[in-house]
Amino acid sequence: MFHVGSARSALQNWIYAYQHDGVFVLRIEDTDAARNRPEWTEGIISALDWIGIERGSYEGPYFQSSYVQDHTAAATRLYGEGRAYYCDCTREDVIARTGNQYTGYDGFCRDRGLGPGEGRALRFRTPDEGETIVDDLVRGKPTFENKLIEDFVIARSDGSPLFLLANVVDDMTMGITHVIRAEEHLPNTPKQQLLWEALGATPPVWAHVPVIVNEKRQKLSKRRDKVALEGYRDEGYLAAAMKNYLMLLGWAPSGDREIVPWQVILDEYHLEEVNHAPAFFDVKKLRAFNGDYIRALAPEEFAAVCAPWLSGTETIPAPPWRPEAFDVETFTAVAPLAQTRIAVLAEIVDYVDFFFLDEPVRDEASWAKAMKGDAAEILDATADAFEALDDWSAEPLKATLEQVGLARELKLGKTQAPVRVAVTGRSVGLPLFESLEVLGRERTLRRLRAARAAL
RNA sequence: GCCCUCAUCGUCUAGUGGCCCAGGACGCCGCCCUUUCAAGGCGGUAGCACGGGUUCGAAUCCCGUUGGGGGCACCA
Repeated sequence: MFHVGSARSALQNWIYAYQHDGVFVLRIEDTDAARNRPEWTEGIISALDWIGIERGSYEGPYFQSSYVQDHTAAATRLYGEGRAYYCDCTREDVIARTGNQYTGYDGFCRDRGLGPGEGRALRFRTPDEGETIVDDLVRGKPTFENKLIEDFVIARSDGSPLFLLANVVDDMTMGITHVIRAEEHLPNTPKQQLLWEALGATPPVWAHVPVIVNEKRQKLSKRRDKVALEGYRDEGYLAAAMKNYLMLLGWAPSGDREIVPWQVILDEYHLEEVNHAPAFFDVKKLRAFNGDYIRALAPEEFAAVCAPWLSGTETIPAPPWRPEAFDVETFTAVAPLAQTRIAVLAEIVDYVDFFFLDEPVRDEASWAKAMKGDAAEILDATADAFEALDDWSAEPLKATLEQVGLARELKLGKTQAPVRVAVTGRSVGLPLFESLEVLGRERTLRRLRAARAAL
């Protein structure tokens, strides 16, 4: 699962590197063995690929877990220099000492001189005085009082290093110059910066971008929100639309425009200009963007891009028709009619299914609405008139149905309803006569009479 | 509770002291077009959180209030 927020961060990092002739580095932070699976890496790489961060255009992936010896060496060094100390307190111990709620480590073991051993974690000794100023591209200079920063754990009691330390060590050895990430990491930053300094190096440039929130203004979470990039991809959101939308969260290109070529974003996007407030991930607007992108496709492109939903893939469900029943020619003939009607590619299936299904679906609400009143007569009259038609094409079909309606003083809008439902199964769909032309006389008549018989 | 941080239409934003009785987009509502539904065209709805300053002048600067967000793991 690749979080849309991660996708945004990745894009921001990639763009920054692009604009500054830098290199985007992909590092898999897998120091917690219990919560990581090697096969997830492929998912991350293909998700990045989808949004245009293609393999080969960046460095990596590097695996943090393969640098543990460096991390532990740093931990040992910090301990040796008195910058870290061992601690055998449990969380419960701390709570018992400080009150009913855990509000950070209380420094109990600071001067106990404990050595390494069973159940002892290594904590970094934060300075008692002074302040740590984070130099941040988007937020300015957030300042933290050192005495308020707790002595945080840098290695577990089994000796394995933790994220904060591992991260700093890897950034140092890999020559990372810029760390661009979500705002949720801001409180960690003074801790990491202290580590950089303790290890005798100059911290990188930081940039903390506001998080993306849901309608309740909470950080998007895997549990309650739809955040998987793959999920959007499988619904038929175009990568270009997704990228464009993601970059528009907290930022806008010059002029009164929103939908812009990627190159414009590459040219104009500046991290420093990103809004400081969290932005709501509005799927409705994403949909609108996607519809725009779909309509902008050339007919052949549109037909091509629909393919996965017409046959199904590992992650996209197969359409309701038998695979042999699908006919590319038929599809390409009607695809342009569907192009202006769908906002996500998955919707293509319901628009064209009646061409490939032996019997059209039967949408009950549509039947209830259309198959009443004069429906039986209209169906009969239409079937007869259509059967007698010489030229089976849209215009004559339309004229014929108009005649059927005229005899009953009905407008075309009314007359077409039962015919549409009989043939397509639904009251809403592609332009009817064009569809009938492609469907053919035989199948059209059969469906008209079947519906009539079913009344 | 503590620390950090943020604040323009419902939403995403433009706006960096006068061009703004605030512009665009999504949404929503009308109308037009129309074989359904879309698309398209036209129009409308709606906002500078509040209170003090500073200034000839404030959405833009300062202070406070209120409200929102993030964090406070032997997770990352």
